[in-house]
Amino acid sequence: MDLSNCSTCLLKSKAARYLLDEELITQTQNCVHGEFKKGETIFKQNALSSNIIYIQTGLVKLMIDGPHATQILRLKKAPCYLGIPTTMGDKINHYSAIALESTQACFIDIGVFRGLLKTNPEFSYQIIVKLCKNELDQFDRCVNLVQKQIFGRLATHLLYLSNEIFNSKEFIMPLTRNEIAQLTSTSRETVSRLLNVLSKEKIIKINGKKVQVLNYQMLVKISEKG
DNA sequence: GCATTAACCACAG
DNA sequence: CTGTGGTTAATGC
Repeated sequence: MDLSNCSTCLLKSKAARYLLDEELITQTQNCVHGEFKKGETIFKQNALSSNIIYIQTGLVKLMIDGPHATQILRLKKAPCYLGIPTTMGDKINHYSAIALESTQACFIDIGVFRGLLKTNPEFSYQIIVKLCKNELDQFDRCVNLVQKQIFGRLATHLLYLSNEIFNSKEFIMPLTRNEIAQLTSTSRETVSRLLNVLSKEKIIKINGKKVQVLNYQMLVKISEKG
């Protein structure tokens, strides 16, 4: 499959399915396809950005270097757009994007993307809906981080990985302990300890990178009670 | 006071 | 990169 031709790409975004043939051709002509290995940076905080990035396959972390520590803002799973807020909202990126696994991405020229938003209402509408959903997610994440204690925060994120990212009670943890800490806003040591506690309580099972949710109800309870 | 929570440090696999 | 133990500070009965 040719991933650099928008017209024939089978991994088109929901929004892009509303694009007309000639619009897809224009997009293809102003789009660069690239592949990123685990750990490679897709775009960087504080750098000038002139592209919207569409992720076809893979998993990405968005992170921001804060005044006190590095925060993982959220994970993003393909298919999705990256960098619409940071490219449209400012000249300079407010956060970085780094691949957590092998990732295929398309860099769409911002001028072309703007043009599509203006000429194709259905495309724009789909993009807005997506942006709104993202904002709601971020609000939820914000409250989760600010108001819950660490067990609650950790449980919520384990459920997020299980439900939203992998759709399975069993998955390979794509993050290091330190990255889990950056995601849940705590220390690496605390993550280690808490995962051990959850494991001893038979709520989850950990085998190296493999995580298995054993007592889903309990995990939900912990996540809710905080 | 005393208990709990969680960060920080150091050190060892 | 991880796990553990000791220490310490903040907060809440």
